[in-house]
Amino acid sequence: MPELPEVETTVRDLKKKIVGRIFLDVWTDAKKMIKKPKKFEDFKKELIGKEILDIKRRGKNILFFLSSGKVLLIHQKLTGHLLFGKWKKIKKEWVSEIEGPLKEDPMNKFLHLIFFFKDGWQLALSDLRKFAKVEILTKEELEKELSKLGPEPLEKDFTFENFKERILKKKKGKIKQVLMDQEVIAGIGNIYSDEILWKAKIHPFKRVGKLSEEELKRIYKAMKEILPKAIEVGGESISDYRRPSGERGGFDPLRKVYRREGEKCFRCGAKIKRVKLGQRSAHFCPVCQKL
DNA sequence: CGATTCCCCTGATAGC
DNA sequence: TGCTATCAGGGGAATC
Repeated sequence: MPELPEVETTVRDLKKKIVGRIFLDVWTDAKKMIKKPKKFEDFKKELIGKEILDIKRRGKNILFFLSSGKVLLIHQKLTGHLLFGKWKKIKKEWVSEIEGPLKEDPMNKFLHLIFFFKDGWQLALSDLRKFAKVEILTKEELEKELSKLGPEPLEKDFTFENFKERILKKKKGKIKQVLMDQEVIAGIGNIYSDEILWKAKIHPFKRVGKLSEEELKRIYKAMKEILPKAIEVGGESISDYRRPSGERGGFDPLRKVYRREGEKCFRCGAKIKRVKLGQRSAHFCPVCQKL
């Protein structure tokens, strides 16, 4: 599932490929994903003939800056991921003309939105669950939409003091939920919150207000280590996420707890537990991460 | 207002 | 074999 490291990987990979390209056409079979403009014809009009000037990440959002002055925003949600290549429709199915991972991975046959560029290349949104959000916004609308997001955890000026101050605003909250709260810090989801808390040896249900200064420091440090490491290896690919080339990310061998229920903790050998936390699941070591 | 629940969606998997 | 029920989950809306 694309979180900060996956979105960052996508943006970095795409930056080399699509800046300067001009939209020729757009296809979709999932109009519901396109939230703005509501009418697909209007959405198309906003893109055709426009050039991509730049691409950036903010939290888990991908932002394409267009020559019209507007911005194409894509949030991949759970199973969305952007792929760069060339596809042809053969018997109702899009088939990659590019050899390699794009062609072989059955996960990438769920293309529901394709941007066609003037030079023949394409950018496709693969999204098994069709939860992704796609919209075109003016700079003002974008500003408003992103204004609620918390700071970027990897910004150099996001110090421990900033981190502590933001986290403690939710002092009754459970630390895992607070880490995943996009208004507190932007970009962390289920996988990396589990990984950060395992590394910091903190129980996911621990109330923020009960964390000691030292424990907060461990979480901050783990966050600042795990996220860049995950970016370095191109994100995780335990389920749906792929890089724009179709390649899998390299984080899976580094994964310590997420989806390792019943397996041994790499630190102490105890069995990793999975418990429900709201609508999500939390994975942790019951021995290393005491409440 | 804050906390919780529902809902969007569909492939994989388990149970019968 | 084939049907049905359950699960995964980001985030926004609805509800308690």
